[in-house]
Amino acid sequence: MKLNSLHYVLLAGIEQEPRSGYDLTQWLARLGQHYWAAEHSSIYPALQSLEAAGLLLSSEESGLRGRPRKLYRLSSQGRERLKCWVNEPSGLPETRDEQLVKVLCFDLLSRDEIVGHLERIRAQHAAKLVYYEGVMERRNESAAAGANVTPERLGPALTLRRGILAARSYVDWCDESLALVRGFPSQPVDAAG
Amino acid sequence: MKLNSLHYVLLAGIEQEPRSGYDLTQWLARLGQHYWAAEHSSIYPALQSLEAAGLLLSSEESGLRGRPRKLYRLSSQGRERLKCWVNEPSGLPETRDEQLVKVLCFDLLSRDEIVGHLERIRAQHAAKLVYYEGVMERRNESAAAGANVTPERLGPALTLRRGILAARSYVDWCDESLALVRGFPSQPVDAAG
DNA sequence: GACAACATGTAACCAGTTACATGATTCT
DNA sequence: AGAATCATGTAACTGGTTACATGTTGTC
Repeated sequence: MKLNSLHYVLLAGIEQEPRSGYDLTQWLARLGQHYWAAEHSSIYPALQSLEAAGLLLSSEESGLRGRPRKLYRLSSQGRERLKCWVNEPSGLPETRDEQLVKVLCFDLLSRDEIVGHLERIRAQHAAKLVYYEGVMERRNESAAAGANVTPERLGPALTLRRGILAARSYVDWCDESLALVRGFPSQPVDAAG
Repeated sequence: MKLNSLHYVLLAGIEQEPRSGYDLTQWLARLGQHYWAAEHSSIYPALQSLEAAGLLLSSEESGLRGRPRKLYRLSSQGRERLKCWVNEPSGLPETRDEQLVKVLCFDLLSRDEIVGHLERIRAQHAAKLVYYEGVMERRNESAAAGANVTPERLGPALTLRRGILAARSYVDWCDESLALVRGFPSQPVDAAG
């Protein structure tokens, strides 16, 4: 069976710990937005095909609350496939940033409108930064608390760190741009011949 | 007619200067990868529908070389639609970063394999950084050279600057991660119980 | 004459979203 | 009884890619 990127994302999530479709959905929404986004409606069918291909094993867990959940774990084949894929090189990230397309058109707006936009963009990325930093702080605390908890693994630590640096970089760009634009006169000036 | 994001990307590109489908393809590939990627096969049909909707006007230009090109410019309606869209808020960027998914699985690899990966990732982003910095330098030079060239517009300057900061941030993360991983022993250590 | 660069387009396919649909358990 | 949360799934649609297809002009 031919696997696409989403399949590998799910194998990667399950490799960290056995997870259900619901868990994977939450995990991606909370910690994966800066490298992979997916809705539950694409996740469930993908899990089914991974199980059919023998790369995942599932077990019904009658959860404490809500309806029983299907908990997936990797089969040895699944782990092999994942490991093999991880060792291949990949291309550059692909980003769809509608906000930046609008930035490209800032010359159509007034200075005040531009400032408004940049402030809103800054707030969004700053919120993400605060969130990620909170996650990292909590992880560091529980790691320091004792060796009884699973020791922090390298992969999740690096990707979280990447999320923090990415958000910080975006906030910095907003600040720099705001400083530039605020130095402009209030109304756009026509090119004085 | 209902427009999607790609339509607005194209309107934005054409607003900067009249462009053909080929121009837009090149422009996005060279300067737009960090906020919007698109193949020519999605661009040409989108241009056709924009023209049919009266948002673009086209003229046949018998180019100096190659077959004649269809040069598009904005109609007043097109400009209106674009301006209106630009002033609406957008959501956060969406990124698909297969490399980071692999980073997530670094615990499956040996230290040397991890170092190899990080060095390759670093090289890719460093190359992009050098390229963008070159573009910016050339722009600054021609801006300084004389007022005969069109004065640099805010939008393109800010998006290019964003590309530089994004690439730099990724390179920094690679360096930080490499420093961390190089501090580890050569073979992964089992948890000493 | 072959190849590279310029230039535009179509068709088949794939991956994803939005919206729809269902069901269990707990809390108020 | 109703709402919130947990949990899983399907169907219709959208937006995109890969591969196919074509034609011109200039260069080796």
